[in-house]
Amino acid sequence: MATMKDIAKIAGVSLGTVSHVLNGSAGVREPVRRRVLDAVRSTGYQPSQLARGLRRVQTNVIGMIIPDITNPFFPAVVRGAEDQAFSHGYRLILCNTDNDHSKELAHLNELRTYLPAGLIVIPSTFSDLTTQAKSYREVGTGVVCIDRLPKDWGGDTVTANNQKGAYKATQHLIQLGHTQLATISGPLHLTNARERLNGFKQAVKEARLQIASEYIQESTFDKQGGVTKAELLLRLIPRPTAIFAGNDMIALGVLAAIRDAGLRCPEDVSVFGFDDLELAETTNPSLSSVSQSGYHLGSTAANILLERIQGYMGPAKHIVLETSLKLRDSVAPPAPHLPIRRATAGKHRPAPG
Amino acid sequence: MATMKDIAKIAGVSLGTVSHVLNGSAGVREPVRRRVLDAVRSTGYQPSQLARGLRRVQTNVIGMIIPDITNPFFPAVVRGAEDQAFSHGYRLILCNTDNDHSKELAHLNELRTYLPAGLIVIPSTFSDLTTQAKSYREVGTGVVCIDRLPKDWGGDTVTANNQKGAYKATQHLIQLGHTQLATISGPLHLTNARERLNGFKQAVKEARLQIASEYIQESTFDKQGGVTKAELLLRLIPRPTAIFAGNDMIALGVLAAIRDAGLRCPEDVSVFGFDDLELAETTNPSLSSVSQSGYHLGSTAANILLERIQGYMGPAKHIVLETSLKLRDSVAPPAPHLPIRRATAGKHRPAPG
DNA sequence: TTGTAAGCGTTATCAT
DNA sequence: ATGATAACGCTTACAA
Repeated sequence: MATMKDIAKIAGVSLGTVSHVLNGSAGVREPVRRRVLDAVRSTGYQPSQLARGLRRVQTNVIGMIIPDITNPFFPAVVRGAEDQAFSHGYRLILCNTDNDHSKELAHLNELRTYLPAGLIVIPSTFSDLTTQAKSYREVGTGVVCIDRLPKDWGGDTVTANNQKGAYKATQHLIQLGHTQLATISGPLHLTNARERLNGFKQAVKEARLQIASEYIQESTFDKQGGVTKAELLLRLIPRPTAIFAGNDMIALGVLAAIRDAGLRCPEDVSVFGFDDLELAETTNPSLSSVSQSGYHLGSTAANILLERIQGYMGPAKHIVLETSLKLRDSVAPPAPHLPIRRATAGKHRPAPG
Repeated sequence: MATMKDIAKIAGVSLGTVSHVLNGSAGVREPVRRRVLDAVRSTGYQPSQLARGLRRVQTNVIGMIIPDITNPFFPAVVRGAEDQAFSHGYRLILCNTDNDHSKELAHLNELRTYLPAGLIVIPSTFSDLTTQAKSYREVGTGVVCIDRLPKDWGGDTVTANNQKGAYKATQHLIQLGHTQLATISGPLHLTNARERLNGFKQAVKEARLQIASEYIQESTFDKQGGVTKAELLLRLIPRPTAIFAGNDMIALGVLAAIRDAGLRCPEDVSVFGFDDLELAETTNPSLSSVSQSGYHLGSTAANILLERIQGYMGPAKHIVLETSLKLRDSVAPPAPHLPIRRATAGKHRPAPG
């Protein structure tokens, strides 16, 4: 592989001059400039990012730490970040934490030795990111936190408007005539899960509906959790006529549980998801969902980082991306032939099965 | 950030000694060793991967080049590679090419300047990887090619047994009684698409069925392609009673087209996919598919790389992963009340719509 | 405008 | 067994 020394020799100039034309760090006379550039082209020379980074105390890599690329919501986030980073000359080192904060810590510690230009992090459960990020910022490396936030996080953030999204979805169910609502939230130690639950509660409250506590369940953000909690909800009397799921994976589980209970969606129970994953339109029935753009989440984060890299020293930015409702077949008005009474009215039809 | 110099000073030894205890590159007396290790722990020292890589002419990063992380088959591949790499001390730099060979080339050229320990590549369409990889191998960097192969590729490979998988799926359809088969393959310039088509043809031939050429369609590997080609197939007379799709995304499109044509799956048309994506079990009806493990594909590739890194100089390895059939609701025997005649027998029921 | 040389944090060679 | 030192490929004062 050709090095700068080779270029210097071929072009008949010094090392410094080559560097100057490559970085525009000093004026170089046109004929000399041309000779250098010709040598670069003829050899296919590419500067060693390693040597450059070591010297500049900053590489062109951006570290990206996420829980699990296999989770269907994250690839779009990664892609958004990569596109934005790539088009500005930065590359991505990808790390999965499996929501394990010790694995996150290990990544954080090692990543630093690559002198990355910045970090984009979807914090793991019980993340200690706040402490760690301090040592990054001390050396001027930006860290932006996305999707969900660790305790006491003071830095840049990009998140979806989870509360409003959940609020709008719940409101929609209520407007359809549902009064017997239920929800299965994600793990409540995650900020996004909490915000979504808050949105649900807000809509319920505004509509002056009474929701007994059994109708609010907490789950992991996956299908199995959705199945388990939905089975529970479907056995309640009166049975909920609409379930708002904390994300689409939970909603998938709800759909399965409804089918397994011999019920129909949306005729017996409406289901609303969150994320609007690709699979939402291929489920049976297709899933109504609160749509958020993972791609935009990632690209916005990369953008903030680029601003920081270019010297922005202002206060932390907190960007909140709006969501929209994607209405599909999994929601419908409650069955009209069943008079809905207050939850306190007790049984009004036998439990299924 | 603490450097080796700091450790040396704290432990009261020379730089070389610190390096020796850290790398075990020479015997160091226990008390000295202990002093160094203590200094490392107390400072939280981590060696600069940049400096180390520059000196060793090899970093602990593995470059991974894929078409698009957003394609639902690839995240598992990346995860498999990452897990295997990570547990051996290697990190992943992820690059998306969008199947654009010039973007692939750019990544290939720049990645080299990071002195990666190896490369895992899912080649883009019309990839020139074969040429590029040569320059990597010259400096001893392994390149393993997975999923599909570029022209004249001579290096290590990990692929699924595409032909056999497609063969088994088609055979299964035939055993159910289908004789009016059709297929929508992926782009035939991709080796995996070609192999799957070959498997389909092999099964057809063995069963001595006649398939007119209109029943074999080529598509892109996505849903829209599946819709378009399926619409075409469903208008043929006689209409195929079973469609083998080149992958699950195409199959998704086929499912949609069947529904839009007012037909039912599997009653009117059976559908078989390939890949067994997660979404295969949530479609309506759930999708039968040839299951291949993306995770295994990635981890096997990383393994080969690790062997090469550890000095294996033997001939190129060609690992072929077996597939299995995942049978779900989208396939059934052909409708019994319709006597099946030879394709050459002409119309035997009016075209739909 | 161009050249010289120090130094980034390691590893590896060679003394001691 | 340990220490001194050159070198990896580049950037950046500073000198010319």
